[in-house]
Amino acid sequence: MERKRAKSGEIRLTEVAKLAGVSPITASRFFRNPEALSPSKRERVASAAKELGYVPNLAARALASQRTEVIGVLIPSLTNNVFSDVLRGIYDASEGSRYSIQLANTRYSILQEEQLLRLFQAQKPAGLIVTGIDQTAESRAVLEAMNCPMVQIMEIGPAPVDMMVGFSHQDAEFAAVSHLVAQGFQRIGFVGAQMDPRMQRRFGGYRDAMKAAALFDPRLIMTTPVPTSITLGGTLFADLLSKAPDIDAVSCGNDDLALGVLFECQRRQLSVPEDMAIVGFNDLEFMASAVPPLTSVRTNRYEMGRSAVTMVLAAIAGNHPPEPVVDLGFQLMIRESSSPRRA
Amino acid sequence: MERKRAKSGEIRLTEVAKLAGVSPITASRFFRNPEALSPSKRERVASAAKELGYVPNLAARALASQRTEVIGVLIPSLTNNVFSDVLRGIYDASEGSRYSIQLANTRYSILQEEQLLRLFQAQKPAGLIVTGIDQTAESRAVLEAMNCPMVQIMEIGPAPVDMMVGFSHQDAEFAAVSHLVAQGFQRIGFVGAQMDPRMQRRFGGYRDAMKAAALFDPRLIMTTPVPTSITLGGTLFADLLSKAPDIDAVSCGNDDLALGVLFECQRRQLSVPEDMAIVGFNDLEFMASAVPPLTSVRTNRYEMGRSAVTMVLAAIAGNHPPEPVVDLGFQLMIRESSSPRRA
DNA sequence: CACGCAAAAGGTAGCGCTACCATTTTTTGC
DNA sequence: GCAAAAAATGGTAGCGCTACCTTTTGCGTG
Repeated sequence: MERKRAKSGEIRLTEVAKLAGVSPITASRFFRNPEALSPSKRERVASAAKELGYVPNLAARALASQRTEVIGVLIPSLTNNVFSDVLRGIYDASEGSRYSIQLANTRYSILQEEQLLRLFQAQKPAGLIVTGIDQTAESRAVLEAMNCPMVQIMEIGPAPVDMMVGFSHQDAEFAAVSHLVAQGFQRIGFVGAQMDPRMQRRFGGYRDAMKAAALFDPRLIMTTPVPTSITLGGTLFADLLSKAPDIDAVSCGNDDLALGVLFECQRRQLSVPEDMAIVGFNDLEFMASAVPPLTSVRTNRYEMGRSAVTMVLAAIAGNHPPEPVVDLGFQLMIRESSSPRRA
Repeated sequence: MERKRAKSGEIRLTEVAKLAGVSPITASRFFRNPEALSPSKRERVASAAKELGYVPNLAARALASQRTEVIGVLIPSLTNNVFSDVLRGIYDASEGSRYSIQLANTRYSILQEEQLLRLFQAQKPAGLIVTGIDQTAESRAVLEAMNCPMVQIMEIGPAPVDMMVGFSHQDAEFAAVSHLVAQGFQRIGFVGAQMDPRMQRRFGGYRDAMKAAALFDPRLIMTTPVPTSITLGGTLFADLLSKAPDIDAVSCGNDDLALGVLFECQRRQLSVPEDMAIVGFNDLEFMASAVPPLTSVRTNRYEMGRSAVTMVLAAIAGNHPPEPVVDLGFQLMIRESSSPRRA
């Protein structure tokens, strides 16, 4: 009668403990570290919990223990296939650990990122995985204040907040364009969309490679801030052709654009690679099965997700890796679409 | 000196209240319902919170208030483009509401789904969005016990746990195959992968349409439980051709397979649609830009995500929709790949 | 100017769990 | 066989916030 607050009506740990004939704290231990109990009590608590259908209250647990078993993941897009591979690696690596993944989507917005970071901060995750190295000063301050293991993925750079795993987009694109140069192509165009920092750095690789070969010409460049798509690849390529009809190859900022370019070539009866060589970036699954197969830069996205989680888990367990920055590199996958130019 | 437990060292609401010169409960109200404060106190609390860099403790809030502001989302795959559109709709619709999305990935595993549901149950989400209508009895029991608004998406069926928004995969595939029949194709193959329940129902639509036209022949069918991919589409199509060389059209269980089939046709110098008609399912972005453009069944995935969130939010606010099952339908996008057969 | 009423603000007591000891029981070594 | 060490178990007191209720304040009215 004197109850001040309506009970939730759900089974609590105390009820389980009572049925099992142990103290609440023993029951609590059962859920966190069953080995600490004697086999008989362990058995009793297990069956009591099952009988009552006990579901632990995570909020209470988090409040009392001052921590959670959540790893926060911040990525800029769910639509982009690149991230789905990373996520697969993340989910696979977290499987079997007690940690669950909390995913948030910044939609390429730096402000959204700040906001989501603050939300994560309020949740006190055990670890954090964030995309890229271009956080705002504000975001970086939040990250540093969060005091949990953290990995920046997709890129590598000089000043990790904590850890990093990625590769150099600039070097990768440099390698792709240098390959085209080595194959004998001269008027090599660049098609780019969604000019986020990673795409910018890829463009930097293109620019450097072209300058190194004394082939750089701003008229060969066609970019847009619009989000990437296959259709857009065709459009940009068409625009590029009208600006520079003499191009003999195109380096695409990503594979979607490359496929769009291929379709546009088919529409215009341009044969690939005889009339137009194509290289992409990321080596998504369709690149190898396209006709002709398309050259691309393979990036180790799945492995990136896996490593990030592994590093976070190790750090949570107290084993911070000795080398905080891991370069996963890339592989140039040379296929028919960049076969040497017949002289 | 008598402290039993180390304080977390973080700013608490009490500190903010003290600095603002109000009681803790008033400060609490500021964060939940600022309008309830007089303008002067509102101002004072706001600046105190800012000055101290206060971050609310969500665990404590959830424990005290017995609820969270999280909508749980359970999907079977992050790799499949179909779901990324749904997710985009979900994120867009939740934007601006106070609710945040907690995403979990079942990886097409029913057991994983059960486990994740139990995790959600422990978190007491304010609402839930789950994929499909094929939950285990166990999962369904958990769903029913959760006592929060819930939408099943992607399909519609007779017995919603709470609400549903989707369309009939069987009817959609029936329409696609009937279209091929109407165009004059007779030996229409079916290529399917990842034979989950949704794919099974699509196959049912194919079977019914073929039987209705007296064209059904089990030799025209090529399916595999292997996860879907573009490459796989080519492989399955090649297998199908060796089993039934006389086919004149293929209906593909999804668009990735359809693109794989197109590439395989290009490799074999089969012209589409003259030698081989192709239809896909979902109408992903690349279908319209392929050469030739590929016919597909457009499914309203983005809208599905949006509607699901809208319905959950309405239900949380107490306005359960009068009609719990929403059929978003589909549109047959007829393109060149299924142009009428020349007699 | 007292009165009533609504709006604003505050006091108190948990929400369900676990940290931190203290205590009891069991095992081990000689 | 006994002391010492180790393992298992229990009691108490919060974690930081909000629900519930009470008290105070502001303001129009007879």
